[in-house]
Amino acid sequence: MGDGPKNAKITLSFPLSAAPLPTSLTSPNHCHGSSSSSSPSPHRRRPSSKSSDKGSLWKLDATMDVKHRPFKPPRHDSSPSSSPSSSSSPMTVHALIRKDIKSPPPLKCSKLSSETQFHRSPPRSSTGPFGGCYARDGWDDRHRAANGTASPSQTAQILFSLGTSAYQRGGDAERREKITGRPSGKAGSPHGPSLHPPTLHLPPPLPPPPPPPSEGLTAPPHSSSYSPTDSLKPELICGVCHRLFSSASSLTVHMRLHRGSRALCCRYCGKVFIHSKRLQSHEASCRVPGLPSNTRSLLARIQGDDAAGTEVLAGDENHFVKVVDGNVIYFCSVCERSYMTLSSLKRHSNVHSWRRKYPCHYCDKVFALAEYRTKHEVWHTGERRYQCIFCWDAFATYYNLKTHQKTIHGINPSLISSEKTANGGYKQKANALKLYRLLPMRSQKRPYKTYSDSLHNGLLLPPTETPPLSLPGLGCALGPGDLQSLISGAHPQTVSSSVIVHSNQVTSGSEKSPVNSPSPENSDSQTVVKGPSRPIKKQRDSIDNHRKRSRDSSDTAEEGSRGRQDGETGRLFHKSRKSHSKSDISNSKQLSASVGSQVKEAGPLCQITVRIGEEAIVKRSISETDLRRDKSGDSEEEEEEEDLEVREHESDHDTEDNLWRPYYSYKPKRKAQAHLQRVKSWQRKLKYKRSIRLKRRAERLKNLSNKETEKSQDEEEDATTEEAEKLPKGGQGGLGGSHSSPSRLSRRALSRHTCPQCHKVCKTSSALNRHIRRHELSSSPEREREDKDTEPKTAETVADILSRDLETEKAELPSALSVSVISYSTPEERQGGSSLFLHAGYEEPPLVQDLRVQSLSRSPSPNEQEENLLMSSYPPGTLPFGPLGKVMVPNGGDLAKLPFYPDPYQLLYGPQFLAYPYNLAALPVALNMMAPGGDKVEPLPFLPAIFNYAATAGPYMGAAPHPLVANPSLYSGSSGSSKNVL
DNA sequence: TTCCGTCCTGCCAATCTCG
DNA sequence: CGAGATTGGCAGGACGGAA
Repeated sequence: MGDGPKNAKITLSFPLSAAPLPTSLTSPNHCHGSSSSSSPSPHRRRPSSKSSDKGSLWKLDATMDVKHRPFKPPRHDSSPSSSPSSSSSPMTVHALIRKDIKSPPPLKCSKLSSETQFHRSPPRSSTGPFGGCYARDGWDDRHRAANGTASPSQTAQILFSLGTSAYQRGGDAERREKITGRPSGKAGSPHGPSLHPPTLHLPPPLPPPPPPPSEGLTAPPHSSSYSPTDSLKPELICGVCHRLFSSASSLTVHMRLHRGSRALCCRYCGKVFIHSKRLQSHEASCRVPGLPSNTRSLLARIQGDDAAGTEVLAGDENHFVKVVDGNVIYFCSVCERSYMTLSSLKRHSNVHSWRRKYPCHYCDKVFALAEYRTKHEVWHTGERRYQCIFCWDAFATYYNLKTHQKTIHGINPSLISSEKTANGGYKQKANALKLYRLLPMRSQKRPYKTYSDSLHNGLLLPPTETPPLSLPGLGCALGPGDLQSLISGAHPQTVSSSVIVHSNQVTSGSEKSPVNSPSPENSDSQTVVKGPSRPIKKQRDSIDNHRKRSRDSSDTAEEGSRGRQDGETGRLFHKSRKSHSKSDISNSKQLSASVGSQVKEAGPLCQITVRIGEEAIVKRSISETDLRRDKSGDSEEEEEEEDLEVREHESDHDTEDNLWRPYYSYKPKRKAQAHLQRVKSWQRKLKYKRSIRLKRRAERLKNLSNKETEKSQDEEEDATTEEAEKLPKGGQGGLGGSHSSPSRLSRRALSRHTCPQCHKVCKTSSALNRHIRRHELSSSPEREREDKDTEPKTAETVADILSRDLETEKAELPSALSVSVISYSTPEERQGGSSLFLHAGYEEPPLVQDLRVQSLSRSPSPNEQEENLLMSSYPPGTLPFGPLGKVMVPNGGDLAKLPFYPDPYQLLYGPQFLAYPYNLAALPVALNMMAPGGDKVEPLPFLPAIFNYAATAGPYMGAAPHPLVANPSLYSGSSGSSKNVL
């Protein structure tokens, strides 16, 4: 356990003298009153320094100290605040003090505090019209309000307002109270959120407790010790020795005396002293058993702020719990972030502790969160899981999908996007409609680590005993010190980066060789992971499972190194990739095998036939597995079957895998020109391979009957080729063993671009410009108004689009996309053809049991044809499958779990046209979510209100099934009036 | 300006541990 | 066996670096 981040706090305390006090500090107006304008969400949103004094030094300081992003461990390096020489903090301190004394902590001024201290807390947005609307029930109620009867716009407003007001205004005391635990009655008290000491110090590393800011300056303004200053100009008090000065300059000079002196920090609360005796006496009285030092200090500060209405519960060394009005808030003891859930906090805590490390299996990055790695690895695998339901194109990231749908299909995903919670989390909209499919992960899901696992493999060692970090790429164990140096942007003592990059990997492949000779630790860990030392599992944890887990790309560094081991000596990145790719394929085989076995049992949910003109007809079976949440239990049979398939995974890749393999595109990422040159030789090799592959494909086109077999071959080839193709980008470092990121890291900015407002340092001018723009936006008084206007505009847009499309539709009908989706809840239904389907075609009626995508407006590209051919290999037959009806139950149904293919509502009327370009407004009708005829359009029970068809509460608000559903005869088989046909 | 990788956090499901 | 803990995936926006 290293020394805490002493210097961080010290730095913040003393630099004060480095700069003259901002004149604004003395101005009573440096901050808005609590009742003044709302402030932007402190979280995520650009801190909106909307106050009139936005340009004030004091504010500048505030922003200097805290970036808009409250906590960015990995970027400490670039953060001015992390710089030991930072002089911003002191000013901040003064500002806070002054604010503390002069006025209630106005939100605007509390940016510092809100971000540093409780920024995580729910409230993140600026004060909205709903300022006190949550008072009654707290967050849950807020969410309910947002999800429940509130209209979309209301919801948006609510959401927007959720985060804005907290901490920010005295008028929002109630909300603030919930968040910060401060009693509302103290809105005007000096104990504003901004007063929290956290604003004065950086996230201390691990224990020992971070030295809080210097005694005076850093002491919580609310603390009694500070009361004497009420009548004094706070900025004229030395925070270290409490001496008073008649002028700021005098104080500045005085502070220099403290500079350089090594502050003494209380081991328990982090309080800083300049006299050792004082420290000793303080520590003697400070130590209180039961709570971790960090926690204690935090508690002291927080409780000091407003003990009333809050109850602090004991936590552990990593966190403490605070109950505010019945709402439990978890605080990280290190960085003081607040979390609504313990799991979130614990997940976050690893950023500090690096108790676990998640190395990328393809490069040498190590992540603090498994998810980071997972997302990162997608880059390596090229897996595309986000599939557009309109064109079936798959994308690697949600962002890409969204962009695609916006640009190609004219859909604004924001209309259907899920809601973000005030605390930055995600909460699915009750009526959310997914316009995409999330395909199952190609690689098998990683097994949950057992506690024992972690202990055994040495990854759970506490930071203090941080074992030499096994750096897969380095092939050697690094000591803590090395680790620090490797943590990108990490403050040497805070170790809060959430990603570690082994920059030295980038240089050359030869350096990577060590990878191949795994460190002893790696070996050990590997052994551990694979087997014997693993704790005894339940019986059901059969050897098969063990094997499976061992195979699985693991979460541990060992496993990562193992993956690289595959790549073995001197192997270049692409080889490593290839190796992985193989394992990946194996994994996919496993999965597909398992899927296949499921399909064998249950059969596909439905089949899809994609017809592109007359040139290609592709059929695809959609398994229920990726649509349903509750998969069938793991029967022994399944396990055995899976095991068998696993054993044969190297040779059986065809039949089972075919079911879903085509979902994934192995298109390589675009290569940079330079990279292309680099891999010229590689391309030459590829050329040859490609020619062969093309020949084979051509043959396949002629011989569809053999496509099953050939597809597997193609897959293999693709895998190989694509790996190579990806090499340029992923393998640029690949030659050195890393992907592009390392290369990015290796490029050091030639110059630094510092934000004049917050002193943030950006590496590029564009980044700086963007950053500054955020400042401007956030400071613009129009910002909020604009934000508020967004929702109505959106609604208008939908309406406009709808009307416009209605006009254009007639002329463009031929280009309509014909889509029919038919799903069955039961085999009987399948027989009968009951279904929900979307049919926007104009041709023959959709084939029952098929989904057809007919686009006559364009011919498929060769690649599409190829893909389609692959898909066409899917078994055409209909197979049994389980019911999904439960998902669709209007009453009590969980809309959040609504699959893309909603339940097999009966087809109440005929296929609907979905005009191209598709528009969201038309979708409900096309999806049969809307009653096509009648005087007024009514949504079917599951129609999300977001389409503006129904301003009333959605069907899932406890309403009875829609009449159309209850009594389909109402429509008497009408195919829908032209009125509603788009 | 755009693309892309990373970060973040509420929510949830799957899994594991423990009594 | 069930309750609670742990783990990790997902959503979707924020952000910054690089092209």
